[in-house]
Amino acid sequence: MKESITLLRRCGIQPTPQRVAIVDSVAGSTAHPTADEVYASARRRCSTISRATVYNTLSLLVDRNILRTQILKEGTVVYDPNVARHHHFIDDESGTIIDIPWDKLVVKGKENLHGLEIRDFQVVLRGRKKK
Amino acid sequence: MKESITLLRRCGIQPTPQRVAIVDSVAGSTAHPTADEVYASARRRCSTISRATVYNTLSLLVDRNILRTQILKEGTVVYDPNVARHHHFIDDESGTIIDIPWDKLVVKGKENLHGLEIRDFQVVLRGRKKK
DNA sequence: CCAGGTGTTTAGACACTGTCTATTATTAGA
DNA sequence: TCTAATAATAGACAGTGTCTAAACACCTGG
Repeated sequence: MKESITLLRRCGIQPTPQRVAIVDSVAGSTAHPTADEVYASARRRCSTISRATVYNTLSLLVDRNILRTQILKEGTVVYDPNVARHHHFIDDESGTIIDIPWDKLVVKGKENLHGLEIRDFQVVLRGRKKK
Repeated sequence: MKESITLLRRCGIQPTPQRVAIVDSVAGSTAHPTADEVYASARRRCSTISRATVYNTLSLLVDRNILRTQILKEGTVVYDPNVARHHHFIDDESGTIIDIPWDKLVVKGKENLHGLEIRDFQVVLRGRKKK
């Protein structure tokens, strides 16, 4: 129980009830929630939490490398609890974002991009999820 | 002169002064402007143009495959006059988006992504542009 | 027990992106 | 010229994200 408290403490973040509610809403899942989705979910756990606290805490978690932001949805950032390198597949119909393990895809030719110092990259795929 | 009028007519779009101003602001460049940047630029050419017209026209141009939208910037869509398949490099410092020709990079392993029907994909790279 | 300081949360204001609507202007065609 | 369709406009609206000032919680030293 309450490993979220341990997690926060380990990162030097004071574990307040609001922050715990936020961590419980995002950590350890494979979803890619928006700030507003986190807000809604955290509110179920801690009804008085404010939007500002959600944004503040999410930024904190990104700083501490518990979460990463991804630009994959129109108009909003999504938060990704998977901070290891990986690729993304986006379902056209539902907009669902699915992680693709790093070693499933290989990108060749980067060494020929002269004049560009690559810090990071990912493959973004779009299509339909078969049932 | 005014090949933008020809372009619009060829797509069955009535070439009004406003639309011409918008096409002149985006077509044939290698930039990736946001709607607001297009608005600013089009306004210099046609001072009475409204934001709504810019959004309407950009959507029209996307429908007609003159432009494509890309989700590469936080909080806003960018419009890409390059409608051929290609990859993108984003400069960390300036946020500048640079096109990478399709055949410069090869992505291997897509055939092993069972259960996913891939319609489209691209590599998104981030880093620093060397001078 | 209290005072003061640090850190946290909160509501609400604000700016920006994008959509929509009702009105006005323009155009094409008879 | 008149009519109908098309286009453009201003402004209202909703959503995302940032910021600020005020309230609150918690700790430490006196």
